[in-house]
Amino acid sequence: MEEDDWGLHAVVRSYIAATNTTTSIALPADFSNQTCFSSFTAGVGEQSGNLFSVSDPFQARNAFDDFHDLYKPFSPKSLLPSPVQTKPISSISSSLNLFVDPTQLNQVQKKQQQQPRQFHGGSVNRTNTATGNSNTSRSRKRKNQSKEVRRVPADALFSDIWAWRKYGQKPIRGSPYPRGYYKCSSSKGCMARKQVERDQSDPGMFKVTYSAEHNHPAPTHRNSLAGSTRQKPLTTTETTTAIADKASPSKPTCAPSPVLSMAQSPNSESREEKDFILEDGEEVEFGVPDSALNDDFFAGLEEFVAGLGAEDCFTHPFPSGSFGHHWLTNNAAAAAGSI
DNA sequence: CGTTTTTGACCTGCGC
DNA sequence: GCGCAGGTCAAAAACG
Repeated sequence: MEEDDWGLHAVVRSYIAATNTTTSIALPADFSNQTCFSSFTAGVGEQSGNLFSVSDPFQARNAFDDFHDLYKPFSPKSLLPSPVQTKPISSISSSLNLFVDPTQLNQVQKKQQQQPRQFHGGSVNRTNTATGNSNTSRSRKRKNQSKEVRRVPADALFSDIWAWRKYGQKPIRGSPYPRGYYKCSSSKGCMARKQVERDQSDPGMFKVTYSAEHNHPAPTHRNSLAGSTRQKPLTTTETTTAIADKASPSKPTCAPSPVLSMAQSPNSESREEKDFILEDGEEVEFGVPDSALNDDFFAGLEEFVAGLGAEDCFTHPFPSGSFGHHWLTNNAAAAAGSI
């Protein structure tokens, strides 16, 4: 079956390529608060440290230090705009505030500048009934659609604060890698979508295209964990699943994301949305509670990292209950599913 | 039971 | 108008 061959091998190829090319990925200097930490762990979960090249146990610590330095500035007390942010970002994309490719961005912007955001899709009939969208006609696709394209490292794919549900995957002409389609699953009426596609030129990077905005605050917890760690028998889809599993910290190899723990911690119930303002005045929702960013948080984090020791620290399971690894699991699996 | 992923089918936009 | 490619739907299966 061509499709199977295409999809399966594309997945395999892409994954292999990623593991071979991302071994030296370092924490990007502009990691956002939501992304950097889980990338710290998600990448670990995916490759047992490969993404961070933790051949030297100290690098784990260094990675943490980097993270700490990078993360702190996003604390509400000292929030600074991401230095690499090349354009005002919307609340959708702020959760993945990194590695903006100006070229790609410009291309998209040129194409869709000043155009109203619209949605589009397959069947109008199905859409109107299935989504309950009162907008009688789903908007056209590829036309007048506002998008924002970002390039993110593989590990950052797993660190989105939003809950995404994969609703499709398509082979893309000219690209050896399939493109995954994701919807925001935090709110039923939310039209936010993102597409994840491995970058041809740099398989270690992914192109994430955001469209539409979330019409709700950042989630404080996931609605459900069911299905988030889906595992299938070794069939034609096994590779995809296996990749997802590799990326999934729910398997006993990885540490979950503290960022996610923020969302699921008891305190998260009372957390408040934070609208941060960039230098240009653009408001950015970070959706991270103050409490999650204080020194205690980092102290606990340091303890965690230190406790992992010189052994392959990332193979140690996380103390259950400390972090919301399920969420990361889901995001990792979801993201990897499109890899 | 509620949620997710997978995947084939369907629909639409776009280029010719 | 036609064909292609992209984007979405929704049923089925899996998971906690």
